[in-house]
Amino acid sequence: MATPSNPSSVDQGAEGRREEQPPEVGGGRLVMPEDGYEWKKYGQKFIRNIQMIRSYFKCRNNRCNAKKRVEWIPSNPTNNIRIVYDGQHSHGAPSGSDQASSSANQYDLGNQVFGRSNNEPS
DNA sequence: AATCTTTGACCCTCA
DNA sequence: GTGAGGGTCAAAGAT
Repeated sequence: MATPSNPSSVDQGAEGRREEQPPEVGGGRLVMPEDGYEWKKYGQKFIRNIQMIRSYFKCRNNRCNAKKRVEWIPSNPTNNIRIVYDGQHSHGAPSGSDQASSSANQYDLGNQVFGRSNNEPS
């Protein structure tokens, strides 16, 4: 458009932005709140503005332009996780779309912390 | 062998 | 016009 300054209305072009905050995550390990959909991580960056680590996830379906981003504090991830959904799903959840029982993709966010000096074999 | 994950670098936008 | 930050893509490695 005529590049309106648009200082007030900041619409990033993303629709249906949702903010979800899980009540609590289990124990010392950080896992991804399953939504019943499949996500693929395509990036991770530490945001200085908020001093939080931000992970970028995209819906596995090409038909689905839904995106999801997870933010957490490197010092206190278990108690400060923030999940933000961007876009909408254009296809139903994968078979067995039962968040309650679908423990499909559990991303170990704890594994992505910068402090990982080395992997530890079990 | 296929699939998924991770990291780095690059790009773009805004101030 | 420049700088900084944020966001995305690609490739490689690992399982």
